[in-house]
Amino acid sequence: MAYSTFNNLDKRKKNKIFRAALREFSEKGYAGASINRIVAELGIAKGSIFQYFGDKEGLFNFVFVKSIDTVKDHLKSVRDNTRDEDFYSRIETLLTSGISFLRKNPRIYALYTKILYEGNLKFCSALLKAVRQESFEFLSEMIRLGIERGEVRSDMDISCATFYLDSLLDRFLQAFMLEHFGARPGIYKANDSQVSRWARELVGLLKKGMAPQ
Amino acid sequence: MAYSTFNNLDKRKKNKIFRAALREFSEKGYAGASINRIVAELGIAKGSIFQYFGDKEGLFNFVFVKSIDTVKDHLKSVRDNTRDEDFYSRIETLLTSGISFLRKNPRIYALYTKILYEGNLKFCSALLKAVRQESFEFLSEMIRLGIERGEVRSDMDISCATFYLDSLLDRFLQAFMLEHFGARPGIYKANDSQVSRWARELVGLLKKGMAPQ
Amino acid sequence: MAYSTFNNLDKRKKNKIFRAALREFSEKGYAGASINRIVAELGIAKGSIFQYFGDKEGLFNFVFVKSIDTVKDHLKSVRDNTRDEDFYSRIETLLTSGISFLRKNPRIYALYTKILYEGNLKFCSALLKAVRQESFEFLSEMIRLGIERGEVRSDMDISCATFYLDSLLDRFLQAFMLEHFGARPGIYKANDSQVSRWARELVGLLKKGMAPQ
Amino acid sequence: MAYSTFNNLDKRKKNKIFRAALREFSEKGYAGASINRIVAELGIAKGSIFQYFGDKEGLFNFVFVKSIDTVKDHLKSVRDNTRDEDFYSRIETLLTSGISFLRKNPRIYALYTKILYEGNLKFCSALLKAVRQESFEFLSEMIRLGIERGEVRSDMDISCATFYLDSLLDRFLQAFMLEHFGARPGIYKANDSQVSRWARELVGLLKKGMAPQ
DNA sequence: GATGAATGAGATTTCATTCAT
DNA sequence: AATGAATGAAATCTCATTCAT
Repeated sequence: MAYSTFNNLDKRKKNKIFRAALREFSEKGYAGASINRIVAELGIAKGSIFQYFGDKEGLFNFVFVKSIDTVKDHLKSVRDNTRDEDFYSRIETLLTSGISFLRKNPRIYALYTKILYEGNLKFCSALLKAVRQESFEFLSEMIRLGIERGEVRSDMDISCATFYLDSLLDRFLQAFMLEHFGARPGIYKANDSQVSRWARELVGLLKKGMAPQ
Repeated sequence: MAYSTFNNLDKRKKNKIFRAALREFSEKGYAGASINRIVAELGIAKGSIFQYFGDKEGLFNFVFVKSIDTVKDHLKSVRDNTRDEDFYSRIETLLTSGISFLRKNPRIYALYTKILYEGNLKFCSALLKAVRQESFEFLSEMIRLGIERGEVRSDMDISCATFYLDSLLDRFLQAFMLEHFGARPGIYKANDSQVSRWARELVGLLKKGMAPQ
Repeated sequence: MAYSTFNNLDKRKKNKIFRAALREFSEKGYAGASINRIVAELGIAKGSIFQYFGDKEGLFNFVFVKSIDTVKDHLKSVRDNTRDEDFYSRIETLLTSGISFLRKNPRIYALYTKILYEGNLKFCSALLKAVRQESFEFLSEMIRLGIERGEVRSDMDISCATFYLDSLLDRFLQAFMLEHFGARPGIYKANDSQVSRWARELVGLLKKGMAPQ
Repeated sequence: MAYSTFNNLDKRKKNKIFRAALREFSEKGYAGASINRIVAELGIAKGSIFQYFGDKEGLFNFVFVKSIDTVKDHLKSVRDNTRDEDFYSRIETLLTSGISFLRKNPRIYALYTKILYEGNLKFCSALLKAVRQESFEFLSEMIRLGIERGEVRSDMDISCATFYLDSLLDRFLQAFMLEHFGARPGIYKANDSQVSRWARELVGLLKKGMAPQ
C-alpha cells in the first residue's frame, strides 16, 4: 500500500502526511484533490509523495484504508462496550458516540461520504462494500439479539428494520457533518446541547415502532 | 442565468444542450466535468457555450436550477394528487413515486447527490438550502395534517419526526440510485418487484411508531 | 491522424510544425523527443500541439507517416523513371538517387533508422513492416525482370539475392547518413565526388556475381 | 571508468550489476534506461550505483566497454581459428559464428545497434569508431590475404570490397537480431535451420563476384 | 562503504477561457 | 451569432543526483 520508503519515516512525519492528505481528499474529493497543494502545505518535495505511494491512487488508498480502519475500531469498541445494555440504549449510544467520533474525526466521515458519492473509483468499491457489509451485519445482529431478549417485536423483517436503522443512523451523522463543514445548508439547527435530546427522541420513536406491544 | 443568445435558440437545441451538460455534471461532478467533452458530444463550438452561459459556473447553474425545478414539480404534483389520502398512504406514494421519478430522471437525482456531497460550490448552497427547506416544510405539513386528522400521534415532536421521515425517504431513494448506477456497492438487493413490498413494510414500521395507540 | 484543428491551419504553419517535429524526433528518437522543445522552437503554446494531435503518439504518427510517404514517392518515381534501363543501371540509379534524396531529406532517413532500432513502438511496426515489404517486393521484381531480360543469372535464389541487394543499398545510405550527421564515426570517407565512383564499383562487383557468364 | 569501490566488489556481484545494466540499456537505449529500474531489479541501493560509477554516463560506459570487448574477443578468436581456411570458408564461418554469438549474447548486439543509431552520445563515438575501424581492418586484411593466395580477384578495389562484405555481414546479423527481439517486422523468415543454408548461398554469390575467373 | 530519503527539473496532458474571423 | 485556434496554468508522474546517517 505504502512503500517502505514511507513506512521507514518517523511516526510524526507519517502522521503529518496522513493528516494533510486526508484534509485535501476530504475537502476536494479524489479527482479534485491536488498533490501540489498537499506538498505545498507539508513543505516537502513533490517527488517524495510519489516515492512514498507510487501515485495519487496509492496515496489515496493509504488515506482511505487508514480512515476506514479508524471507523471500524470505533464501531467495534461501541459494540463491545455496550454488550450488556438493552437494544434501545445501544442505539442511543451509537447515535451520540457517533457524533462524538465525528467531532473528533470530522474529516474521516467527510471523506467517506465524498467518496461514496463521487463514484468512479473502482479501487474503493470493494472497501466501501466491506464497510457497509460490516455495518449491516452489526445492526442486524443487534436487532436479532434485541428480539431474542424480548426487547424488539419478533414479527419484524430483519433486513427491512436494518435498512431503517441504518438510514437513520447514517443520516443523523450526515446532518451534523454537513453542518460542521458548512457545505450543506443545515436546516436542522442541532447544536451540541441538543444532540442527546434528539438522540433520545429518535430512540423513542423507534421504540414505538419496534418494541413488542 | 443564461444569456439571451441561449434563450433565443430553438427549444430542441436548448434541450439537447441541457441533457448533454446534465449527463456530464451528474457523472463527473462539478470539478470533474469537462466542457471539452460536452461540446464534443454536442458537436457545437466550444465558444458557443461561453457565449450562452459566460463560464462553466453559468452552465452548471443553468443545469442545476432546471433540475431542481423538475424535482419541485414532481413533489408538488405528489402533494396535490394525494391530498385526500391518509398520512401513511401518502408516505407510501412518496416512496414509490420517488422511485419512478428516479427511474425516469436518473441523472437528476445523481446530480443532486453528487453536488450535495461535493461541496465547494458556494453558488449552489442557497439553492440546496431552499430545496431542503421546501422538502422539510412539505413533510412537516404532512405530519401536522396527519395529527389534525388523528392519523398520527399528537405527542410527536414534529421537527424530530420530520427528520425521521426525511432520512428514511432520502435514503430509500439513494439505495436505489446507487444500485442503479452501480457506483455504490449495493447490499440491499432490492429489484423492481420488491420496491413496493419494501415501501409497504417501511410504512408499516412507521405506522407502529407514529400512529396513536 | 491529425485533428481538423491542424488540418485547417494554413500550409506554411503546418509545414513549419512538421519540420520542427521531424527534427526533434529524428535527432532524439521517440522517447527522447520533447514536446517542450518543439513548441519552444516553434514559439507556440504547448496546448496547441495537443489540440492538433491529441498526444505525443499522434504527433509522431503524423510525422512518421508523412515521412514514409515521401520515401515511397521517391521509390516509385525511381522505379517508373528507370523502367527501360538495364538491371545494373537501375541499381546504380537507386544508389545515387538514394544519396541525393538523403541529401535533400536528411532527417527523414535519420528518423527511419532511429525508429527502426529504437523498438518499443508498437504503433510503428505495422508501418515499418509495410515499408520493408514494399521495398522487398520492389527489389524482387527488379531481379525477376532482370532474369527475364537475360541480364541476371537464371539460377539465382531470388529471396537470397534480394536480401543481398537490400543489405547493400540500405548500408550504402546508412554510411552516408551517419557521416552526414556525424553521429556515427564514419570510416568510409566518401565525399560528394566519390559517390558515383563508389556506386559504379559496387555495381561492377554485383554484376560479376549476378550476371550470366 | 568504474571507481575502486566497484572494483573491490566480489566478481559475482560485479557480474550481476553488469547484466542488469546491459539488459536495461539494450532494451531501452541510453536515454530511456532508468537507474531506478536497474537498482530495483538488483535489490541494491540507488546510491551505490552513483558511488560505483559516478553517474549514469559512467555506468553506461562500463557496460558499453565491457560489451565491446566481448565482441572483439569473439572476432579475434574467429580470425585466429580460421587462419588456414580459404577466404570463402572464412566468410561463411564469420556469418554462422556471428549468429551463434548473437544467440549467446543477444543483448550485446542489441546494445550495439541501439547505441549506434541513438546518436547523441559523444562519449561513445570514439569507441564505436574504434570498433568499426577494427572490423574494417579485419575484413581488409582477409581480402588482402585472399588475393595473395589467389582466392580473390586481384583487380578488386579493396576498400570497396570491404564495404561490400561489411554490409552483408552486418545486415545478416541485424536481420536475425531484429527477428529475435521481435522489434523489427521480419520479412526474412530465416529460422534456425535456414541460417547455414543462407550463409552458404550468400557466400556462393560473393564467390561469383569476387573469385578470379 | 552502503543506504535510501529528499529533491526539483522536466515530461506529458487537460482544461477553462479568450478573441479574431 | 457562431466558430474554433490559441493559450498557459496546473495536474500527475519520472528520474538522475545528492547527502546525512
